[in-house]
Amino acid sequence: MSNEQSFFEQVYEVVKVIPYGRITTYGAIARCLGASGSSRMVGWAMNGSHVLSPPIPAHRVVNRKGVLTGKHHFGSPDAMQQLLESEGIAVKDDCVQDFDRFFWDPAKELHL
DNA sequence: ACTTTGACTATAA
DNA sequence: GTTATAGCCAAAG
Repeated sequence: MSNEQSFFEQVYEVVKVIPYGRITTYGAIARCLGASGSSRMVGWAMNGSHVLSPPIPAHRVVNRKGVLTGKHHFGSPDAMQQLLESEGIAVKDDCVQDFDRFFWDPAKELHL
């Protein structure tokens, strides 16, 4: 079996394991994959997340400031915020409130 | 094989 | 406090 998953697939795996009501950052995911600094690649990987089956909870991934930077990539610009609020995460002005409280670090929770 | 990009992050002005 | 720029790296064109 080939475990040669591309960087994108590795990102998908991490995002898929994000627990309900939790969020993480692009840098944290990249860092968890040993590619700290490739935070942009994480976001770009999400660019193809909508073609996955099933799609990954990209709405749980925000930038380092807790800002919904990629909300425009969803079906609707408010879809991301609606999803986060639906999970109990307060979002105000495209920014996650208590971001540090909902932050989920894959490098710590994940046993890689 | 080269250029451009991109849902980031950090620092400088 | 806000805006600009640089550094970063892998995939798509």
